[in-house]
Amino acid sequence: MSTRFARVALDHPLDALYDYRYPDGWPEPRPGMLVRVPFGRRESVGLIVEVSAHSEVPANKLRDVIEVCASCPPLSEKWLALVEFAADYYQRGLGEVALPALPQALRDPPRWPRLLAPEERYRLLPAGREALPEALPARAAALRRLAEALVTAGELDLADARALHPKAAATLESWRDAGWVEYECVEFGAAPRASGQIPTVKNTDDADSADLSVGTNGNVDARATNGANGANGAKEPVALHRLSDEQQTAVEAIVESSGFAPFLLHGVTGSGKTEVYLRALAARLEREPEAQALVLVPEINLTPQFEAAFRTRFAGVLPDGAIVTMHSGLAEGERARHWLAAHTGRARIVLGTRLAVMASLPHLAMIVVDEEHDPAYKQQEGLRYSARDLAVWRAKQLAIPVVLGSATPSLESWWQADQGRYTRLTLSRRAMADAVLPTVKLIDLEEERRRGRASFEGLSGPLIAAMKARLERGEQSLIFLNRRGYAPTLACDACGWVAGCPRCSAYVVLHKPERALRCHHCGWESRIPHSCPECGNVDIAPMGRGTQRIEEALASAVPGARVLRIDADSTRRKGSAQALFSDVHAGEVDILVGTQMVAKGHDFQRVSLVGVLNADNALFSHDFRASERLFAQLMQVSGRAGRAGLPGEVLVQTRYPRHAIYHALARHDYVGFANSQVKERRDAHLPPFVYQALLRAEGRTLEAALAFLAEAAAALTAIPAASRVMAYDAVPLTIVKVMNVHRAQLLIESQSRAALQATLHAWQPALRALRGVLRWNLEVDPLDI
DNA sequence: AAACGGCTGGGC
DNA sequence: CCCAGCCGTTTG
Repeated sequence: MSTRFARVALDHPLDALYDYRYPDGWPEPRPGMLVRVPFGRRESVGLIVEVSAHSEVPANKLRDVIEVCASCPPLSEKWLALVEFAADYYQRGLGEVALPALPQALRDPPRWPRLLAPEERYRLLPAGREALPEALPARAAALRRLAEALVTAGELDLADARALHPKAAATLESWRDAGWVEYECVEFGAAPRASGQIPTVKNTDDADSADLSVGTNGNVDARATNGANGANGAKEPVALHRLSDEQQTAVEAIVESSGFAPFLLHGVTGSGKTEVYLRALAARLEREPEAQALVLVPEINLTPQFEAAFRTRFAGVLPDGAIVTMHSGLAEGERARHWLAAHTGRARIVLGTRLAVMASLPHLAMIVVDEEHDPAYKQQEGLRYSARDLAVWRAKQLAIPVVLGSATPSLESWWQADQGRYTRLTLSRRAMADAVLPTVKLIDLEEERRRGRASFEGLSGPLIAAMKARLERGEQSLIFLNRRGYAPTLACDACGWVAGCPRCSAYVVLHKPERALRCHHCGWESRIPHSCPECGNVDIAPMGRGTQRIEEALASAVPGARVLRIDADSTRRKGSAQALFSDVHAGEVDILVGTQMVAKGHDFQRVSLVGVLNADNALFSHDFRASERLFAQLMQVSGRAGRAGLPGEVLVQTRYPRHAIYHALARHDYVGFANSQVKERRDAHLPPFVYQALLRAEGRTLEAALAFLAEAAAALTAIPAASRVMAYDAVPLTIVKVMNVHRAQLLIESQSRAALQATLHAWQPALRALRGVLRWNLEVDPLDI
């Protein structure tokens, strides 16, 4: 047999494939296989993209593949086409896109033989949780690492344990003898244990009896999962309410679609979009016994809620282990197992955040993107992809339905629906019989002040009164303020000094619990000074208000209320967000204060009042997407009120009560708002009516960054396709300096996506030839400009 | 990206 | 004359 050559993509910013001799007698080489190859003086893991009988590379340069990953089925042609598209569209090397999309275990050759092997793990027992922290000598660092990992995660994979401590196996066995841990060995693909409070309904025997005939025949099917709970009678049966006509229509449209079928499911908050997803998925997954579905949610905090709903609904219908999650919060071992479950077809539903859009799903039959407008779907570093856009691309590639759901669709998707490219499905009413949309009232802060009405720490009289009324009725209030920390600045009255970050061109934020000034851009921290470092004045004062300050103010403004703050600071520790949210659900909280983290998707049953502070900031932003984002955010947070039949009320404090955004909000008029925005965008030649890309440069000085961009702009003139592309002047970013690096950007745009793409492809080599700048990157379809 | 090699210039 | 630091090249 003549030698064959593997053309391999490597995780380097090199837009080239490398040829290697593939040894005879090994498993048949195929595209999609992972290989270990020599690369220069190093070794690297790469992905076979092509197999060929010839190579253009001179024989003396060719080297052999060192090892092939034979235990894991190769990635499919379709998956390779996906990463090729993403690499091409977002202007990156193929390997740079493909390899980071894989779990770490696949990029680690020592772990290859055991990828699909049974998993051995140790689970911490209550006795161990008590005893372990005390029992270890302080100097035994490796032992302590092991114990810490075990206490944090509750369980530990033997392979992971070995990485922490060379004699992990023996140590864990001795802990097992002591009754601190238990051992279990799980076949690959067997049921993962549910974590946290996620209700699992274990019932494989009963699977046949479950009625999953959903969707097309009225509401008789509405009790689908109840039957499945039979053997486990202790579990509460899931009460499936009747679908509304609108929901029914939506489900039917999705279920009966064929081929590539993009849907924009526009449903007001609380209208039961999740129910539509569940029914459509159920119908599809039942019809095709191998079919897989991908469900994307914008942020990690929403996965437990969705996972619970999906597990409950599909209990007994899909086998255990058929639903897996995929997000950055998973431990490495878990991530690999879930990924492999999807890749081998064992997982039928993958539920995850944007990174899950890259999952290998050989039998993918339907995609759902919940809250499709959410900016979190756009990756903001590395490969700056839009998970929503890639989801639509995948659906098109595979000729399957994709459902984009939102109460406030992105203008991009709305416009697609306007043009008839997406099918619009509308849910205009709340699903629960007695739930209506909340009333929205504007509190005019100017008028409050003019009339001399009492307010306290930025909380107006009417808002405080409304919270007190909720407290008396035993209902919950939610205060939304998109600014974390205690106060956004610390300033000196006497000389005008404002505390700034030494490394960034930004003010530092006062954090009271940590007693620190902190830069939200680079993480720099310092103690809070007692006097002004410029003039010595001791009366320096926090200016403005963040969530911490409001939390503090609420304690005295609404006496007796149990106040909980949820923001990036209070949820820093892994799993703590989950714990805080369950406190809210359990009714252990009267007033919830939070940033956008509390605005998204959560189904708070007892919240009947939403207060919005400080929304005005975004009204006069220079970013043309600011009003779209603000409106979506306000609609989302308003939607937290009155979901379970309590009459909901939203109070928005503002200095501009006549602003069009607030009027649209008060009327719950997304459609009117969106249509006027679309018109504005069209008139102003903004997306979605033009396609944009952004070249960002970072330099030691702003001048260096701007000079680079100027040269880059000059290089455009040599590119033919650029005649249909318009380049703006290079400008410094709003926050010019971060971590002592100066940043500037150059926006280019075109009416033609093809012309923009062609320009970018031709531009890259020219950019690489330029120098004198630390770093640069290209972003296609940027959200923040 | 990362490692290597060739060149330059400061220090002894 | 030596070697650190910079830059450009190579990696199959």
